[in-house]
Amino acid sequence: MRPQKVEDEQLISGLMSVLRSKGYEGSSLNELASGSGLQKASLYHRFPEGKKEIALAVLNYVNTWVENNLYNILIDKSLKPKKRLNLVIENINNLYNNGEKSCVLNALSMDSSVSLFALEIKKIMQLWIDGFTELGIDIGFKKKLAAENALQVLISIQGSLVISKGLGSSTPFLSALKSIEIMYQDK
Amino acid sequence: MRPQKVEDEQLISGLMSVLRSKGYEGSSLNELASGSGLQKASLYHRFPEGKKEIALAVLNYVNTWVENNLYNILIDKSLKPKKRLNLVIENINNLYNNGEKSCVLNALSMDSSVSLFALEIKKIMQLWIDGFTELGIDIGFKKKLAAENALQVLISIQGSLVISKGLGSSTPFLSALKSIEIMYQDK
DNA sequence: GTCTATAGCTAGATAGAC
DNA sequence: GTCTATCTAGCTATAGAC
Repeated sequence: MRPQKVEDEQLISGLMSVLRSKGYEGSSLNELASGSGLQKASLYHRFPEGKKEIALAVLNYVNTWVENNLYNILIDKSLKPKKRLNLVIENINNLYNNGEKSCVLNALSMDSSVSLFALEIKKIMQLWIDGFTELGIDIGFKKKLAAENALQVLISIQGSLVISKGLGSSTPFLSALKSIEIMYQDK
Repeated sequence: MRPQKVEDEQLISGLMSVLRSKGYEGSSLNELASGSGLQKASLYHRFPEGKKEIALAVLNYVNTWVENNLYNILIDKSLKPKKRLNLVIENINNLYNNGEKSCVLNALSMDSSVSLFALEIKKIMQLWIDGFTELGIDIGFKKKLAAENALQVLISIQGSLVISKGLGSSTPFLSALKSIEIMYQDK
C-alpha cells in the first residue's frame, strides 16, 4: 500500500477549517481538496460517500474534541471546579481563536444541510450542556439551575461568535467568556 | 410598462425566506426565483447585479424592519419602557416564528459571503444594540450597564436561535426571550 | 493511496421574443 | 416587465493510470 500523504487528524483538521468558514453548500470539493492537501479523487478514496461523509467525519472529530477538551475535564472530580473551568475556558478560547473563527456546528446548521447532520449536532451540543451541568452541580447549584446555566453557556458562546463576526470585533466573545467565569464563581 | 407580477415587499419577503434558510452560497438563483414567484431572468431585471444585489436588498429590508419594529419602538418616550419591551419582544418572536426560523444575519455571515455584506450586517446589529441601550437607560441603568445588557440581548437571541435549531426545540429561544424580559424589569 | 482526465449536471448570468 | 432558451464556468462524482 502507498503511504497516506496526509495523516488522518491533519486531514480532518483541514477539512473542518473549510467547512466551518464556508458551510456545507458553500464548500466545494476543490476547496476541501486544497484545504486538506489532497486531490479531489483522493478525498473520494478516503470518504467514498463524498461530501456528506466528509462532513460527518468532521462532526465525529468535533464530538471527540468536546469529549476530551471539555466534557471529560468538566466532570473530573480530581480537579477543583474552578480549575476545571479555567482549563475548559482556555480550550474554548483556543478552539475559536479569540472569537475569530466560527463554529462548525453553526456552519452546518443551515436548513439545506441540517437534516443530514441533525443527530450529530444535537449529540455534541447535549454533551457540551451535560458537562457544564455537572460542573454547576459540583459547585453547588441545584440541578435545575445547573442545567439552565449550562444551556446559557452554550447560548453565550454561539451567540457571541455570531455577534463578534457581525461587528468585526472579538470583544463580545471575550466578554462572554468572562461572564461564564463569573457565573461559576464559588459562592 | 407591464405591471409588476410581484409587489416589492412580497418579492423581498420571498427572497429573504430562501436566503435565511439556505445562506448565500446555498441559495441558487433557481431557488430564489421559485421562492419569490418570478423567473430567473425577471430577477435580473429587478436586480441587475444579480445575487449580490438581491442579498443587499434583503439586508436593506431587514434594516428597515429593525427600525420600524424594534428601534423606533424602543426609543419611543411616549410609551412606558415596559410597554416598549413587550411590543418588541412580540415582534421578535413573530420574526423568528417562536425560534423556528433562523436569522438572515447569521445566514449571510459565512466567511465566503460576509465580506460582501459586512457593513450592512454591522449597521443592523448596531441599530439593534442602540435601541436596547436606550431602553436600558430609560429604565434607569447606568450607560455602561445599559450597553452591556443590550449586547447581551443580541447575543441571547442569536445564540438561542442556533441552539434551538441544533437541539430541535424552541425552548432555548423562548427561554431567552423570558430572560430578556426579566433583565429589563423595573427595579 | 494518489493522481490526471473527464463525464454529466447545475450554477450564475445573458439574449432576445413578446 | 416577464418569459424561454442558451452560454460558459464550476460543481459532484467517477474511471483508470501509476
